[in-house]
Amino acid sequence: MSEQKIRNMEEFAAVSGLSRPTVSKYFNDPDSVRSTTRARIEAALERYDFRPNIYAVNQNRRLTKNIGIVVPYLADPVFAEHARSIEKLCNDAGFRSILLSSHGGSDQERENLDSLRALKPAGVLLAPLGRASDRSEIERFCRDVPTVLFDSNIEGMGEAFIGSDNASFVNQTVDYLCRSGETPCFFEMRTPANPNANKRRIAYIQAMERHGQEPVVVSVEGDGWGFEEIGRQGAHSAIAAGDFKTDTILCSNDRLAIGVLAACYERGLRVGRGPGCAFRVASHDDHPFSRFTCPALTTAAHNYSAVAERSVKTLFEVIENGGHLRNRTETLLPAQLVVRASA
Amino acid sequence: MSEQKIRNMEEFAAVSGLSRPTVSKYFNDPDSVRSTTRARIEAALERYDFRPNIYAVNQNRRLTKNIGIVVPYLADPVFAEHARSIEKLCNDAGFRSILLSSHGGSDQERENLDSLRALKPAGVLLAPLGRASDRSEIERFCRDVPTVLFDSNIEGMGEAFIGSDNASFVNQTVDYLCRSGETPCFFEMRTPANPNANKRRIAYIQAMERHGQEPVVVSVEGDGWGFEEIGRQGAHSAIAAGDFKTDTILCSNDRLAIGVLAACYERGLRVGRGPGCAFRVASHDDHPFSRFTCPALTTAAHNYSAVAERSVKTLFEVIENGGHLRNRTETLLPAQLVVRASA
DNA sequence: ATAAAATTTTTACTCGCGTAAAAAATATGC
DNA sequence: GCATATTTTTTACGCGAGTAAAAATTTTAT
Repeated sequence: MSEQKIRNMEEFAAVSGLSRPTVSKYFNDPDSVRSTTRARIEAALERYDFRPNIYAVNQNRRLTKNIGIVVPYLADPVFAEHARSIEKLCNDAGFRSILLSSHGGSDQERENLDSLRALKPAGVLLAPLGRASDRSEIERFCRDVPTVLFDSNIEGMGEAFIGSDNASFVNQTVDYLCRSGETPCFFEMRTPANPNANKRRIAYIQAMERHGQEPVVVSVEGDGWGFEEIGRQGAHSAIAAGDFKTDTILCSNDRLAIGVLAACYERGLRVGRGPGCAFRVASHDDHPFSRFTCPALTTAAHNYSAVAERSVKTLFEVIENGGHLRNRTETLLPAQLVVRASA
Repeated sequence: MSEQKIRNMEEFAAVSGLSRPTVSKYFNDPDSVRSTTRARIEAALERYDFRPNIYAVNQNRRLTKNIGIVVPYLADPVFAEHARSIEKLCNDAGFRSILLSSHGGSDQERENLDSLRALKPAGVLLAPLGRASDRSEIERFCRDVPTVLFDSNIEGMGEAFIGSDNASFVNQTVDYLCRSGETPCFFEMRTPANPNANKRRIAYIQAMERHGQEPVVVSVEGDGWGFEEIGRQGAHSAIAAGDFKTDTILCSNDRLAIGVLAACYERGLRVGRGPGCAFRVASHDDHPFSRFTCPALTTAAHNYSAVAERSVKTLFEVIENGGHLRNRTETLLPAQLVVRASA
């Protein structure tokens, strides 16, 4: 890091005593040059910090070394967690990752895709909004850019889908709740943004039937991504109306459950397994904070790292395969039950 | 959106019946061309969706229309919230924003700056890690790239700093707690990652002295960004050891408080103002979930939107001013007390 | 209608790098 | 030590746009 500033690869090649094409070759693949010349370049890199102009580099490449990551709502720690794992894997593989949040709105999702298209990414990992997504826009995007969907599936779009196995989530919680106490009532939003929510409801009903029990589904109104508040208000009215036929509430996701816990607390109702508890509450996702709710939340955990690894691995396969896979695969990863104090 | 694909500006100029330089002029400033030609271009844009290749556009520009946003830990909803507000303002102003998280580590922070430097952003909004930051690296970065710091200050770095007024946060909580019950003990990490934590401790001690009260500071061990768990374990031992001399705990930040609430719950200690409560707990930040803790957390709220607005506004001034301001300013925005059930 | 002003076109060069082809230099095997 | 294989250099063009200067055109004002 000394001497005068290097302005471009030409100058850098000069100070390292090589020709520009050789240096260019090095930056595209350090192992493609003889080890002695590689050493000379790396020695020069120590003295003059030079990096190829990424705009000039990307101008010619049909595909860049960029990978786009789109999540529906980054302020939701579940997605922050997903994004973090994925980002790390991409960076380790030598890609630059570009993280975009749709902030819960389809306008923003559309803008994100638009903006990504302009970046000519090698591939995109997309967790769509779900119900609110502009399907035709996503379809158009997937035609142009190698895309792998994760977290929430949209039938037939993208080269593959990697997500959690909602049936596995729900079966584990339902089984556990049934064998350890009263049968669970299912608590959800009536019009969930995310398609996983529907899958979970269906899985709940099936699981209850398998247990020979009557399913009870409590659906509450509410729009947007303020799930905690929706859960809190919904729980207040459901409890007041006596909608929960048993003492056990299985929430569609942890954020709703956090709202339910708040409502119970506000009503002076104790939650947990012990005597003196009015309700047991369990849920799905293993939200980063569910360890710290009062009481700590029993939930079915995403295998965050497995989802990230499979998603990234699949995207790399797509990229190596020229942007397309022979047939679209759907990978569903099982959940792991985490029993805590709430149920 | 019909007809054949346009490959570059030359072709687009042809189909709109104009010359390339004129079209180029339009894209740099739509108002710089005669309104009739502007209309012709925009009509063509409807038919053939064309966008100038951003790599070619940025290759020559010394500065791009990119703005970098760096936060220390995106999985922390407080930063997710900050990032969201800032991102929106930048996008609305016609910039592309690039959001990067340092994931709590200085290596990643260094990499982020490195990666941003390569993107030649018009400006960067940086919330540094704080204690863990590589100061000399940040200094070097700020020399090269117009940078405004936010959230946590590093003496003298960047063109300006915009953050929250920690004294205002703490004065409001301390005043409120003192006038409504026993005086608060201050609960914090011994070696906080974030410099705001130190300012808050100091402000606490001064506030207590102003009230003529003996300050009690309980500092707990713990490293990293798992504040909730650090708070939980720390609270367990502090309570067991009788470190809290009064029944009121003022936490340095909400995430610690969430841990304290969990510990109290686990010990069967009721938190709140009412009779039968063992502790009152209050805190700072207004974490998006503090509304939903049990009990809901009394806290001093960041003015998220004001921080975002001032930061972005300041950065724009820096940019318009050629990357530097005459003298570095520090803007501290006051907090707003939010009284909930916990204290 | 005409001169002056504003805008657009033409032409040509630049930016920094990828990349292809042929020539030159260097390394490797026997 | 020599033929062969490998690597590097030389040369040259392309990518997609910004931009400058001069020429041509259109608009506006008088």
